[in-house]
Amino acid sequence: MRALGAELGVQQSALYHHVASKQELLGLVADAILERAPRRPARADASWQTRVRRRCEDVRAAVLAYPDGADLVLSMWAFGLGGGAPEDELRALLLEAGLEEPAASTASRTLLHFVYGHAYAQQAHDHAARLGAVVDHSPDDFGAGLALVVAGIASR
Amino acid sequence: MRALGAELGVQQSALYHHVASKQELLGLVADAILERAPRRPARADASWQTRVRRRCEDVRAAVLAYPDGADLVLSMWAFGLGGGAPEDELRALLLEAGLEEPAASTASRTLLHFVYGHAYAQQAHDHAARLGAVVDHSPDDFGAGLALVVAGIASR
DNA sequence: ACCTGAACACCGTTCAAGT
DNA sequence: ACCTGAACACCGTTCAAGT
Repeated sequence: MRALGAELGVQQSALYHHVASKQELLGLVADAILERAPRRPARADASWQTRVRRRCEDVRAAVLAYPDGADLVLSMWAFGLGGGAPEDELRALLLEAGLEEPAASTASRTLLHFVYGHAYAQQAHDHAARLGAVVDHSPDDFGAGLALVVAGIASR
Repeated sequence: MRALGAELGVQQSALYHHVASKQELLGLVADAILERAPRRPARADASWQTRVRRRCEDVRAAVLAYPDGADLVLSMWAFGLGGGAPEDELRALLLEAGLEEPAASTASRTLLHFVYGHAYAQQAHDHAARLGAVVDHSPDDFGAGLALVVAGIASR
């Protein structure tokens, strides 16, 4: 809060006239990060698998674009303080695809557990590597893991 | 560190003679939590799907048994500072089941992203509900989500 | 309405000094 | 080897007082 106040040219206490707490501020930041997610249009003949996969890829790109983005968005989503949009969008895609409730809700949350979990691990690993300890460059298996979850949804 | 020191009857600075940092201490705690995970024996005729599912359920039970357990284990696992055992065990189960590398590694990590992500969300939700804000009791869809991921692994 | 200045009650970590 | 006592450099949040 002190650093943000300094960047804005005000005292840190001035921030509390615009936001009730640091948590609320971080919730707004999480929403802002997700709003910046690319929204690549789907071709008319694209399968629901492709639509779901692309939405997950775009959400991943959004959180990876900021330091600690996955940590921030994951925690705000879990606490219900922001970042609920991707869950709603994925559920809508799955309902369009013919899934029933509560399967669609479970599937959308399972997808996001994977997307955020994988992005969190990647950013944590990069951070640890920058500190020197670990260096082995793990291959990017996001696409493979995502395909696996999507296949699981399709098989039900 | 101050609270822990007080509980042990020493100054907080004394802890740094046994551990280099709070992070290293938390890594050891994460390992201890996972060691306490139940290890229910599998029947000889159990399918690999059943074995994998049970291991995931046991890991989940272990992290849910402590406040912030999922947060702690997830972050330590991601930073490579502890909690690597479940990944190794799940990979071993999947290799026994006939999966090849790197599919087994991807599958075991995908399972854990789901397990930790779901447990993290549950503990965060419970914590938020205790603070009053949210109250709606979401149904427990852990089993459904886990079945979905396992089905995805089986379909590859 | 919006902000300052100062304080309150905390943190993790370090380090000379003790035994 | 293990610990104390004190300090250092931080935190998020509150609040009387200003304009």
